[in-house]
Amino acid sequence: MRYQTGHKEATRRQILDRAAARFRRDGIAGVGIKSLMGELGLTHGGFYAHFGSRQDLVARSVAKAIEDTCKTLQAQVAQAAPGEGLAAFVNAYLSSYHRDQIKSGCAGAALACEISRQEEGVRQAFACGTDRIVDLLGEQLPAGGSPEQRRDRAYAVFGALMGTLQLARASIDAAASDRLLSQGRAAALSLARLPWTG
Amino acid sequence: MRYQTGHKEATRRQILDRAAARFRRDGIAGVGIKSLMGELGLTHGGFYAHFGSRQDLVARSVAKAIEDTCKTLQAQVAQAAPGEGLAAFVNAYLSSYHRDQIKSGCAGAALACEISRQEEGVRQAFACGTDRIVDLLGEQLPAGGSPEQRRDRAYAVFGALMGTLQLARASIDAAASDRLLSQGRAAALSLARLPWTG
DNA sequence: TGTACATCAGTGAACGCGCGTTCACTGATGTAC
DNA sequence: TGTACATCAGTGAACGCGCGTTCACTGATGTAC
Repeated sequence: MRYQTGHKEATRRQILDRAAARFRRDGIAGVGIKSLMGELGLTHGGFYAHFGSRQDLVARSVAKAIEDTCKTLQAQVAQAAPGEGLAAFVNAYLSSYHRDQIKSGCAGAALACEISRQEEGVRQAFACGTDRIVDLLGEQLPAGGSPEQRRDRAYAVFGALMGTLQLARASIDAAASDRLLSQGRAAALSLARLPWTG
Repeated sequence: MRYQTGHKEATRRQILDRAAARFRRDGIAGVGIKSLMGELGLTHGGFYAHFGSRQDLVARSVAKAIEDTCKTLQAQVAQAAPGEGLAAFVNAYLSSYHRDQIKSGCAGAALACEISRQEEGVRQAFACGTDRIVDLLGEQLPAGGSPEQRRDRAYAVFGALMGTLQLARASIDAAASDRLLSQGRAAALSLARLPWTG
């Protein structure tokens, strides 16, 4: 054979990785197949040997992007000292690095507005990944509260992180954007550490 | 003249209103000029008598959308009983109506992900509108704190509202989405009512 | 009063372009004999 | 060892289509004389 064993699978993975990055950076509607394949030194025709359609790629890329997000956050938390998981999560999420690296960052913050316009499969993949991220965040919350309370709290904190990161990215004023991040970190921690009621 | 005085200006306003709604519902990349003009019973060629380019329309529509958002929220707050402005803001923002009516809803929640990809003019218009919304929200916060603290707090609350609304819109599970809203309202109020420090 | 002309919001064909998708083809390698 | 053929990841021309934009034109009305 012209190509080594696993070559095609490796190409497929490259396309998926690149698409997951590009969709986050340029939006789901902003990435064409020709441009995507071109970045990998390939021509557009070969795409259909790897994916059934562009829509198929979108669904798999969103799933991949949100899975990667989850893994990255898991790694951040794992590196933290005991009891510092929450701060590690929040600081990593609302960091200037995360703000500036959209293409490798949280798929939620990069794509949330577009997800509600996507078909069932994409939304399902997104919801599934979000659930895992929120579970991870829930585990970092202070002890106490019922499972439902912890889950609700984790969703609220995640929503706050996502919204704040988007505002920081949209900002045209660098100082204001930095301030949004630092104040957002403080607010998210306060919210996460509110006493459990009931 | 074939058309009454003000006819052209009225058409222009209709295009702008429709565009502001469509961009929110379908995304900035998801609205074509032909489709937009067609909805108003016009043909695409006439568009350029009203706007210099599609990009020009985008900038003006985003500005319009965020201004409308600001006015709507102002009206919600104005209707509230004294001291209930904060609750009115939060309840209106994280309502099932707002979740379901993207096209007339907050431009931030509908477009934030796309704003960071837009050119300077669009981002400036967005930032300006967001500032006004956050000012309004800041006025509803409990008394106390420095102007900077109040502003920071208002931004954090607004980020939380925006992120939570996006999560509620992305959700495929109606009950989970409703729960996100109600828990998000409680969380936003808690965050807004945190004691002022320092 | 009627005729000729000016006005101008809107029309729709045409432009070049890029899109997603298809498909006959290429060409380097492995296998059969 | 050499020759013929199979394999298959990737190529690139071609398809129909919709995009943003331009521009000569339409046709209802107002104005001039």
